[in-house]
Amino acid sequence: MDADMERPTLDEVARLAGVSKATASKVLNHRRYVSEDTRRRVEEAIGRLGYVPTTGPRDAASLRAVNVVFDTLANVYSAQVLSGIVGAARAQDVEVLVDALDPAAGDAGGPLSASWIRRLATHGRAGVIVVTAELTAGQRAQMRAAGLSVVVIDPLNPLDDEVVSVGSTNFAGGLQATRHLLDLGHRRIAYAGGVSVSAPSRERLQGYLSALSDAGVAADPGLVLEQGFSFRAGREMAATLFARERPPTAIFAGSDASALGVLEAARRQGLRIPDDLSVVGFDDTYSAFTTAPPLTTVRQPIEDMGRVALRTLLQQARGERPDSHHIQLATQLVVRESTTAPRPE
Amino acid sequence: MDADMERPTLDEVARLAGVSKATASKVLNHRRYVSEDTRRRVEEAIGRLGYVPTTGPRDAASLRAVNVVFDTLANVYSAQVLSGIVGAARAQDVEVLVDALDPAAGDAGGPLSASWIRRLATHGRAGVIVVTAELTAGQRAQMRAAGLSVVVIDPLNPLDDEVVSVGSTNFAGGLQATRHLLDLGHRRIAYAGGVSVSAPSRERLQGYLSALSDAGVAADPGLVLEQGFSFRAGREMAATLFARERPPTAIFAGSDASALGVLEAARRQGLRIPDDLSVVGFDDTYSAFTTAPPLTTVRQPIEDMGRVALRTLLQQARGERPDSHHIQLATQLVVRESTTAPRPE
DNA sequence: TCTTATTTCCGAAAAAGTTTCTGATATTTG
DNA sequence: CAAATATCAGAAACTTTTTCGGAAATAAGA
Repeated sequence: MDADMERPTLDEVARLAGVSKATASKVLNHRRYVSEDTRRRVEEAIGRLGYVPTTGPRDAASLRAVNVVFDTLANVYSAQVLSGIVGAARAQDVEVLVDALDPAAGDAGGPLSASWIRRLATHGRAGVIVVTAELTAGQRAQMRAAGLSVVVIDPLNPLDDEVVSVGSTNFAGGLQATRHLLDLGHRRIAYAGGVSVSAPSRERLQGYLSALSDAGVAADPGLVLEQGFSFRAGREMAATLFARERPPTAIFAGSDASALGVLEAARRQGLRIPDDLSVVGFDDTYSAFTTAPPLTTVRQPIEDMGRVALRTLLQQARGERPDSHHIQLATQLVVRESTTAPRPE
Repeated sequence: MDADMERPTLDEVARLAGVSKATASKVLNHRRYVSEDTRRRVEEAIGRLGYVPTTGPRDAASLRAVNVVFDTLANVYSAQVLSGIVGAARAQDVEVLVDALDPAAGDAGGPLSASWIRRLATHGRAGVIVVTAELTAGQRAQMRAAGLSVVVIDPLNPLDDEVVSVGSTNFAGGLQATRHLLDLGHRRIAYAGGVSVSAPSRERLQGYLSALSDAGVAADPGLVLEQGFSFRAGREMAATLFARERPPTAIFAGSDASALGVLEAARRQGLRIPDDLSVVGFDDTYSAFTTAPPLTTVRQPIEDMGRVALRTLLQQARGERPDSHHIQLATQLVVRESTTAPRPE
C-alpha cells in the first residue's frame, strides 16, 4: 500500500470490489437487492481500504457522539451521572448514546462486546464512558485498537494507568465522615462498605481507619463489613452489626443507598435516628435529603464527575493528553439530621 | 396540509431565499462566513418550505436509533423509564440517544427546537420519545413534517389525539389507593397531588373522589391539594394538612417523591408512620421500598412503559398503525408498611 | 416443457448536498 | 494610507444517494 494519505472514496471501494459505486452505496446503507456474495465483496473492500463514509458532518467534526455504558440504570446515582454527562454534551454539541449492561443476556453483541466496539468505531463515535462497571484489559485493548477513547467513572475493578478515570477524593471523604462522628463523641463506629475489590470502597475504608488512628481509637475489625453498596447490603450489614455484643453507636455507610438500608434495619430494630444511632452516607444523591430524617452524608459532585468525564473524553479523542490519568474531585461533608452525639453510657 | 407534496430540495430553499445552494448548505451546517442577514433569510425559507435535509441513510431500513427527551434526569422515575427503553432497544437492536431539557438555556438548538428536529431527521432517527415534558403543537407539526414519529410518556400537557401516548391506569390507581385506606377504616383521607394541569394527576384525583363517593364518604375540599409531584411539594402539602383543624388520618400522595416529602413532614411533626398517619404513594420507584418504613404505593410498571413506548415508536416508524392512541398499562396496589388502621378516636 | 409474470440484482445517469476556490468587499493594522 | 487579513457569496467540482431500465433468476400456469 503506497503512502497515499488521501481518504479512500466510495468509487475506489467499488473499483476494488468490482462493482459500481451505486452498488457499493447500497451495501453501505443496508439496502435490499444486493446479493450476499456482492455484499461480502464490498464489505471486504471497505475493510481493506478502511473506508469511512463522508456524508453528513465530516472530518474531526464527525466525532460528535459518545456512548455511555452503565452497570445499571436502576438507581439515582446513574441518573445523576447521566445528567451531568448530558449537560456537558449539550454544551459541546455532542450526542449521548446510552447502554446498560444486562447480566441476563450473554455478551453476544451487547455493550462492551467485540462487535459492539467495532460498530461504535465505524459509526464515528468519539469514545466510551464506562460508569461503575467492570472493564477488562481485553475490552480496553479492543477499544484502543478501534481508535476509541475511554474514560471510566468509579470503576469496579482496578485498572492500569493507561485508562483515564474520574472519581472523587474517597480517602478524604472517609476521613471527613469518620472525623465528624468522632467529633460528636462516638467511639464505636462501624464501616458498612462496598465489596473489597471496589477501589472507591477501599479508599473510603482507608480514610475511616486513618481517622480512627489519628484520634487514637483502636479499630475493631468486627465493626468493618464490606458487602456492597446496595440498599439490601446496607440493611443486612446493619442487622449484623446490631447483633454484635457491643453494637456500634454510629455507622458510616459506603453509599447513600446502603445508608437507607441501615435506616430501615434500624427502624425494624426499634432504634431511633439519630438518637439511638448516627448514620453517615456517601454520595449525596437526591435520595439523601429525601429520607426521614435527612441524611448526613459525604457529598460527591456526581454531576460534575459526569461533566468532567465527558470533557476529558473529548480531549482524548482530539488527541490532547489529559491533564491527569486519575482525576479526583473534592468531597465535602454535608451535615443533616441523621447524626448526633451518642447517648451517655 | 397536502399529503403528497414533493419534498422541497435545497435548491428550492436557496431560490426562495435568493441565494445559491452552496450558501444555503452553509447555513444548514452552521458554517462560518455567512452574514447574519443571509442566514436569517435562509432559515426563514427553510421554515417556510418545511425543508428537511436528506443526506445520509434515511429509508426505513436504517431507522436504527431513537432520541429520548426528558424533562429532567434528576429523579429515579426518569432512570427507570430509561432503563426500560434501553432494555427494549437492545432487544430490537436500536440505539438510544438521551437529551434533557435545560430550562436555563433558551431553546437555541436545544432539544425539541426546530434545528434539533432537522438534525434528527437528517441523521435518520426513527423518532422521539418525550418523557414527562411539554410538547407544543408546533413542535409536533415540525416532527411530523420531518418524518419523525413521536410517542409521549406521561405528558405534562393535554395533547390532541394524533400523538400516541403511553401511561398507566391512573384512575384505577387512585381508586385502588383510596379504597385500601377506606378498607383500613380511614375516613379523613387527603389527596396531595400534582399540579392540576397534569392529566395523570387529574385522573388520580378522579379515582380518589370516585372511591370516596362509592364508600359514601363525603369528600372534603380542604383535604385536596395539588401543588406538585416533587419531594418539596409533598412536604409542604403535608405541613398544610397537619395544620388543619381536623387533620387527615391518611394521605394519598400523587407520587413516591411527594410521599417521601409527606414522611419527612410527619417526622418533623412528631407523627409516627403508620401509627399516627397512613401514607400511600404512587409509582413504586426504587425509592418506595428503600424508605423507613417501606412505602405502600400504587405500582406503575415504569420500565414496561418505557419498553412499550419504544416498541410503539418503532411500529409507527415502520408505518404500522399503533394499536391505540393512548396506551394504558395496569396499576397495582403494593401494600407495605406505611399504612394501617387509624387510631380509634 | 414452454411461455409468462414476478422478483432479484446491478449499473448508468440523474439528483441532492457539501466542499473548494475564486473574486469581490469590508476591516484591521503597521 | 497601503498592505494584510477577514468576511461573504456563488460557480464549479466532487461525493454520495436514488431512480430507473434492463438482464438474469425464479415462480407459476397451461
